Amino acid sequence: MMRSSMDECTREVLETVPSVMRVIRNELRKHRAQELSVPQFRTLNFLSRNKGASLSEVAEHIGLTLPSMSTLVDGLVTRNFAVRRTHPRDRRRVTLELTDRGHMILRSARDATRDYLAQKLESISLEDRSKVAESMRILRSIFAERAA
Amino acid sequence: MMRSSMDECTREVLETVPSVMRVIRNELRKHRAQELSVPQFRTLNFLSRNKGASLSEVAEHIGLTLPSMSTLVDGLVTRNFAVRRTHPRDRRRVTLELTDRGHMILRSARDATRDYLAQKLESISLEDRSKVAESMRILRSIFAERAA
DNA sequence: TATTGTTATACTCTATAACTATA
DNA sequence: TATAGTTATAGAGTATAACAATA
Repeated sequence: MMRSSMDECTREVLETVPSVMRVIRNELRKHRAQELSVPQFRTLNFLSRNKGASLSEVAEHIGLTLPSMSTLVDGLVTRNFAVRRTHPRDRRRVTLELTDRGHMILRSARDATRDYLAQKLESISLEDRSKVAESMRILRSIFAERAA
Repeated sequence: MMRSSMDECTREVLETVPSVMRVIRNELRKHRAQELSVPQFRTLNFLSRNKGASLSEVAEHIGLTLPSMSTLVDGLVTRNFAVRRTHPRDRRRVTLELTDRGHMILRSARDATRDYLAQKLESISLEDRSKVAESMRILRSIFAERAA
């Protein structure tokens, strides 16, 4: 009984998450103007809410290794979406911050993707939407990224 | 009111799905014995339930282009997880089928990943689990892959 | 001609290993 | 020595374009 509800849930998650993920990725990619990969998008998003975060902090939250995140950030800095600064007290650390342009790009990528998702979600009931939103919160509480 | 429930839902989906996706991918990768990428895993899964599917059918379901799927399948065939056959009536078509080894690999990858997910899901209530499972079904009904 | 699939090629993302700079 | 980050290098995954075979 417990067992079967568990199996059902894992099966559904394994089936659905990759599928939705691909849709999100493709949608983001369509709006080529922004030129953002999903992890870049998430990084901008994180930085917009965590101004001055260090590279390690971002890497941990997004779930990338430090070298990978360093490279990813390169791409953001090169295109002037973010700036690297040296931490005032610990000169080993890098603090990251969005530029105005970064904020704009984030907003437009987010809007485009949200619009698309919102359009998809319009076909389900209000009740189902709140169910989905709640389930997302539940999942996030379990799968929140920790140190790799 | 409608609007805000929509925004909340899209925000949650955009935040959560990539995060859970990364956990799944990393988990699958940990069990290196299987050497399966997420799309390969999904492909084996699809073929186990759709014996004799054509390359196009699989590509459409997984959400890859035909060339990409062709390459992916190469990897499965080379390692003897699947076989390519020619369709008896239309020699342009390829029909795909798992080998015994493919079934075994799929089962062991699935078990390992399921066990991991199941362990994670143990920390939430039975009620929450069924909520999550239902939400997955709802999302799948909206995001089911169609022709690219 | 239209359809199904493959091959050629290139690019993005990511990891591990080795390194630099600061603490 | 330990920590924060970067650079070098390599491999996986995917796309687009060009091609081959069959209908």
